[in-house]
Amino acid sequence: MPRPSQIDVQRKKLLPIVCQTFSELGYRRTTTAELAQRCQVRENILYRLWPDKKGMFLAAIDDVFQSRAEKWEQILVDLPNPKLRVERLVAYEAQHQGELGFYRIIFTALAETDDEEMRAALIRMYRQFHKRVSRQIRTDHASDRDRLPVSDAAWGLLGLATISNIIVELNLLGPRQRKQMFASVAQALVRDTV
Amino acid sequence: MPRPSQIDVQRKKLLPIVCQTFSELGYRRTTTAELAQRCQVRENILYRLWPDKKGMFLAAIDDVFQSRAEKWEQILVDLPNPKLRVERLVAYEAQHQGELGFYRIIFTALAETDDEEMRAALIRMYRQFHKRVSRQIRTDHASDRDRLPVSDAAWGLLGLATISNIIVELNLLGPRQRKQMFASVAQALVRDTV
DNA sequence: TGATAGAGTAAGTAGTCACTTACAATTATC
DNA sequence: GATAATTGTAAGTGACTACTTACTCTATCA
Repeated sequence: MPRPSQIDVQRKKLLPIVCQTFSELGYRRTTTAELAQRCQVRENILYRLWPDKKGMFLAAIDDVFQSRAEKWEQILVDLPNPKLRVERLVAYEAQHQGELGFYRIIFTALAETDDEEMRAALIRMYRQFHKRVSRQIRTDHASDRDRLPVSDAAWGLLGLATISNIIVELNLLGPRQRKQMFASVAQALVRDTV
Repeated sequence: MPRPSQIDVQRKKLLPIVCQTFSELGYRRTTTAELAQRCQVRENILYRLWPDKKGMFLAAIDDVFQSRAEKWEQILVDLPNPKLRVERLVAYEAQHQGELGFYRIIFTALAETDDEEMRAALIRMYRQFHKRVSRQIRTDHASDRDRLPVSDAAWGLLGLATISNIIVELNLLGPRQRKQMFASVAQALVRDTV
């Protein structure tokens, strides 16, 4: 038996480049030729790693939550005080909103929800985000009895993050205004009392 | 001078069909051939009304706010009591969220914001929505001194509407849960006191 | 009524791009 | 070192589709 397959390794190696490309160019303008060039391989190599272009895109969707969650862990690792944790994450998001361009992957996918696999990937992603955000609110505001159920507040925060990405992208508000908006809306959603 | 041009008339006549098609199929899967067929004309006729496919799509974006705003006026026309107005709109949106599929046009456009015309059309649209929502909150809660600035609350509501559309599309919550979530988050954003 | 331009028909075309195929080179196992 | 699979190279292809062209028909107004 000759040569063990390196497919998984290479998939993992190229995924960030694939992600980055889809984030920058969106789905339509990302050609398989462009992907191959950026990955410094030939096109058919990509087709050995994923069944088709859509497969590459699905892999990118699955990576969105993954990489964001890792970032969050990094931020919280040396922050034991629960009181500050949500605020810290909110501040981080307000600051770095849209920096990685991942929202573009999501918007593209959202315009293609007729496709069952797209839908499934999106559902996975949103569920993960919602669960993660809910957990954070719950553990850090454990003693408070919120008027707004934690789960609803979490959806509200996801909505806030979405519109905030849009605001950045379209320059609808200046950075300062946007951060302030983000903070005050987030507070309105998470606080039980002012 | 023979035959006055009917171009504007026809543009107006076909726009709803164009909108509907982009909403159903998204940008990629909407071919000019499909558009022509649904409009019951030949392709080149469409190209006399708009310069290219993108032009048709831009027209669709511009129509999104327009038709939504008309709907809102319709709802409010026989509702003089300010106290009920915002609540009524919120209830309407919670109920009919995503029904027209317009969100798909917006998501598609959001994935193509490198294009200056796309950006411009989106900016116009969001500005209009924000202005409209702010006005509604302000007039109907005139006497309240909100902790959350009206403008921020309006952005929050746009975010809520966005995530709510996503939730419908992906079936992330059942209808009842989603409506309840919508209501309580909206309330948290608009109320000054519980 | 006839000149003029708009409205409609039908076919075509050029370019793009996802995906394939055929083949050569490499490398881990026996 | 023979085997057999994996990895890499290079070229091609077929389908799709945005957009065009060349033409005929029709309605208006002087």
